Amino acid sequence: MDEPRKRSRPGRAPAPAGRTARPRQSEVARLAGVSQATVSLVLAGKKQGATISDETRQKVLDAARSLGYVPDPAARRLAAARNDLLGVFSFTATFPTDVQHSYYPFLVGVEQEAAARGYDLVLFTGSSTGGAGAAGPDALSRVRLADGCLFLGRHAPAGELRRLVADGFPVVHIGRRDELEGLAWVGADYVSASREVVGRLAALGHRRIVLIREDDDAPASTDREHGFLKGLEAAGLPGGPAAVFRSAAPERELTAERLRGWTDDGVTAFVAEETDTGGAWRALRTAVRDARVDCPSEVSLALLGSPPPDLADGPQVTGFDIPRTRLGAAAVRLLAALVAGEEAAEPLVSCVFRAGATAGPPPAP
Amino acid sequence: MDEPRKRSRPGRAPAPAGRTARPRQSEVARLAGVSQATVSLVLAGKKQGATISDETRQKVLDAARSLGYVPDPAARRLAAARNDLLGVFSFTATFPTDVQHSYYPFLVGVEQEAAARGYDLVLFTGSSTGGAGAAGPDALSRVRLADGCLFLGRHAPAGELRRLVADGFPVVHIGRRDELEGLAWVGADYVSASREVVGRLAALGHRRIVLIREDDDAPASTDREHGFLKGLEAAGLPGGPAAVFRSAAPERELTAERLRGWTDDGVTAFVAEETDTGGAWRALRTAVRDARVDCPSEVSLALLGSPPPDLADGPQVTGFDIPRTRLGAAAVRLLAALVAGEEAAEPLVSCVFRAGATAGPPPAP
DNA sequence: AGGAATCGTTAATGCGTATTAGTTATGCGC
DNA sequence: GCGCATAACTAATACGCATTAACGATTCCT
Repeated sequence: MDEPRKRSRPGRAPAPAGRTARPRQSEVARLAGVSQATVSLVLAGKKQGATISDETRQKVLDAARSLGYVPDPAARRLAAARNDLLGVFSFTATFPTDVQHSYYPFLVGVEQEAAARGYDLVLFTGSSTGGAGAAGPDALSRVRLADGCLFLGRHAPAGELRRLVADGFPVVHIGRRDELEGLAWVGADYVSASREVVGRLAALGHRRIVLIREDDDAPASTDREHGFLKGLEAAGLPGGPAAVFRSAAPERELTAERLRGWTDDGVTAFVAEETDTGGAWRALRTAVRDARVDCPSEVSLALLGSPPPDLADGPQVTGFDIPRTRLGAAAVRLLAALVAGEEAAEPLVSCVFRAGATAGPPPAP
Repeated sequence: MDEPRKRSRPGRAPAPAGRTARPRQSEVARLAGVSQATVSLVLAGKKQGATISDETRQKVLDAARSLGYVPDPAARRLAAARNDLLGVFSFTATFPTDVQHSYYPFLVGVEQEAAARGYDLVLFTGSSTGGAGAAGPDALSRVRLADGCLFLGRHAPAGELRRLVADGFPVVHIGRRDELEGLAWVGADYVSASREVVGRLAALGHRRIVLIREDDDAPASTDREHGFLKGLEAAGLPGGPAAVFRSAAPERELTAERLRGWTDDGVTAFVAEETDTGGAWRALRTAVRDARVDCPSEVSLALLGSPPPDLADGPQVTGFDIPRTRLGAAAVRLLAALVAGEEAAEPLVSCVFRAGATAGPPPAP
């Protein structure tokens, strides 16, 4: 005879008054007249260990239903040595006051893919405030509570990241990040996308195309230039340093005069890289307007990415879209693979060409 | 002598190659030369059981840090403790493809407040896709992994919610929801806000004001009407059924004629309730336009909420803003209190009056 | 000086479930 | 009728952590 149900282990926080204890497998077992293990086996429902008689199975199922049994996820996860949690860590707030600055598009994909794979997400509210985790050197160590973790933005401290990677903790970075040996990441395929844009322009009849880029060397910039040059080459067009202009105020500013010079010289199309400020694109638009050349009848313009929000109105810009949602999903897929101990897959996600209205055939000579 | 680390319990999924398992308290203990219990005591950090020497405490902390120890949430939870995780559950996708339909404004507040209190967030990717969780009767049971859970939207199945509440699991619903006995919730104080709007109109000199509402009885509608009537009463203005118009197409539609009837009868201001469709406000604007009365010179208009996004341009509408971000924060505060076993606090968050330009003094008689 | 009170730590136990190694029934062949 | 495989369960154990009773070592008191 065992004590009824009054289990009041001392020291245990007193259960909130009036709280009906949830039924456990052991209670289902008692009601069904079998052992707890049997209940577990039946409820696991695996077709594999089918060594349970139909009669017993039914008794257990009935008992479980009548008691309203629900498994305790904590216990389940503890016993299974996994918790079906994927972390999401962004150095800045994940939900900044301004949606524009948020990772929302990524999160859409992350949530979808995570849900599809049965994972829940842990948002580490790190960094932003020093709440309880403070900003110690082990600030990132809480992420280990998940089975693996996604990092957004390039602000994650390299040292800590390296540590996680070295420990074999599954980590995926959204955005190219290959200076960190062994870090898995997913990124947009700027090379191919840029190359395609050039290809489209060439197909329209353009023979001389110039890339306007800013004067820094982020991977995103380098990739685009690389793709641009490959595109020229593939189309049999003149490449070389003359096809690329690094604008740098004030010495090498993109002025209307300079633009005129190019068009007079036979250049019929311009391509600008996308950056977070949209600097190159802004400069290009301004120069075109000041030079009083019409787009797209006199010059064609294309942007290697999407225009900044404040320039988003007006006719659609020829260029490509970065599939952030798909990137988020790809990141989760990759992370799930790492968690499962598989090898990393293809990290590049292709961008989608956007025809737009700022490019057309070159003017007749 | 115990086996080194090769713990390969049969049946357990083999750890991914090369992956160092997360450190456990027992490993921290070994490194620090103490027992697992001591580690637990030290890491619990309770000032209460201060029966640990500073020297030992330091050894343990160092060991934990150097191993990157992080407690297993499932184990913690199982041992009837807390794990500093708050759940966020929305029946629809938390990050829908369209930001407009998302809970973003709430999440901003939720994240801020959670971070400030040292909680991380678990996003339960429920329902939306049938991924792994399917739609069983225990769909909500996963939330029990967290210390408590926030529910967004009124789609959370009442049965499951009731179950969680009955079991004493801390739950907070964002948005009024008092048909469910014992469910904690936070909501906007529509009564006070509506009352204030009426007060402002009265202060401007309006003596007859009519409320245009839709024909349903959601709490949000009832609250607004209640506040509206209280406002009239406080200002000593005529209330009663005549002051409220339930528009219901087609029998009782809000037509220009009807509007004219009111203005001819001395009504100088109209107030519409906000709904998700914005129906009442749309009808009111249309009627005013068709009746060719000018706003605000001839009639004053106010909206008990914010205009729908597609009507957001033009002059600002007199009314009030629902402080979604603050609501999110308030929800977290309440949830934290419940988790701590305290009693629920004030669930209402006040709205902010928005002066706008659609209301002014009544025309001279 | 002998016993009590105190301090610092550890051994032991439980949380609820999954898994596996038994342990009984039952049926079978010879 | 006696092993022996098979079926149907159950006992035992581990998961990682929190909690507490118990214990050895000091220090304190009278």
